[in-house]
Amino acid sequence: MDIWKRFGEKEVSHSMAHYLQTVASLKAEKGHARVGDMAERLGVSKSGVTSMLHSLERRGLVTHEKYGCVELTHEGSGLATRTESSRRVLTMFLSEILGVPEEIAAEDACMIEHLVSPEVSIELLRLTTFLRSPHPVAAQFREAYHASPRTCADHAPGACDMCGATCLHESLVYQVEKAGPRA
Amino acid sequence: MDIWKRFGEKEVSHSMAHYLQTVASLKAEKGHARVGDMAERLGVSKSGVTSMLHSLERRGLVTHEKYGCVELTHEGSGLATRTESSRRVLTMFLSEILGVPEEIAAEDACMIEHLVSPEVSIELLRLTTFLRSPHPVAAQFREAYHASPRTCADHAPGACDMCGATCLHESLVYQVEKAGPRA
DNA sequence: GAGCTGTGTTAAGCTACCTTAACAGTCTTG
DNA sequence: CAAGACTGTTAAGGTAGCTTAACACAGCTC
Repeated sequence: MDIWKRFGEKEVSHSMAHYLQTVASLKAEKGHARVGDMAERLGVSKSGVTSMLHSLERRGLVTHEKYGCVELTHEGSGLATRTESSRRVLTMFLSEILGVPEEIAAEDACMIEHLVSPEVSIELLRLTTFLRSPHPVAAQFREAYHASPRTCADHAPGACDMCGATCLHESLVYQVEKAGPRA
Repeated sequence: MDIWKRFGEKEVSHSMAHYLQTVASLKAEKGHARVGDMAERLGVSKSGVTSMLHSLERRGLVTHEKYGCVELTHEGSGLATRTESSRRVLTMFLSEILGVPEEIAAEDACMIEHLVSPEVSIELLRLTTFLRSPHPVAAQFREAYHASPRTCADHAPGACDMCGATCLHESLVYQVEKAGPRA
């Protein structure tokens, strides 16, 4: 129990995951990752980067000598790769299968990439791969799904075993309408 | 850009979302929500609850008089409902469609419920409803998907347009294997 | 090689979220 | 209605993750 408290016990926080990914992409692009580049890319101050690097070093995810370049450890590199993979799978699923607008898909994927368990990522990848495949059932799905109803409004009472006291669809749609058009 | 920074700008944090849900469920079960009950249910100290209630009050999500019961405002109640709906949809999707073990589904849903946009929740609900429905295509899907390959290992090189430099499946599976069996 | 420029670090301070310890208010009970 | 038992609040302190300001170091340039 108290599952919700495990949020703070994740191997990396949202920030950490992004720092690691930034190191990885800078290394890939420029051959090295420096504090200033990280700060610029992350949109934080250089001192913020320095202090986060201390935390990451304490956790054994990076190595960093004063005034030197930043390197990912084996573990840090693994985490960066996994987070990156998770985000790619999520983005693909959200935009191509669910058909959510690109920008929302990208944002949601970014928010949850580090929180989704690898087990779920794997299954999400499998589902996405399958539904995008030329498999006849997948092709049929794409057609039928496109034509399927967007609400459960037409369900007879009790026909929907998913909605509880309040209709899930209505409760969610209400939120979107209230929020109005996105920036 | 700097999408990742919006994490801290969400309308509610993970903690706040759970405090709100706790108020809602205590009200539903007992007719009132008190600090002690919240502390017990959330697994935090009573002083922690008191101080969070101040934050929530400042944001206009609850009302609370000294030594009194806690009430959700209209906005707070809406947020609690939406988070709850989001979690239910996620849990259903993860366990019934993706086939992830109950416990993992519950945990992942709990971690991301407050971060998933309503747009995505709506589409997730739609997909889940469709794939669980008696619609012939949905039935075919369940069979075909069950038999579909779990890896992209058998893909010819370049056949998979999802994997980039590293195979997504391999990178994710590696993480699960490394982690070993769950507690 | 002295000084300027740019890069990086330290220091101090802020918010969020938690803790324990001590105090205050409420309620029950004899 | 007073004593004791709950219940709830305040105070002080800790970690994470940021900020700005001030300082340290590195590398040119002349």
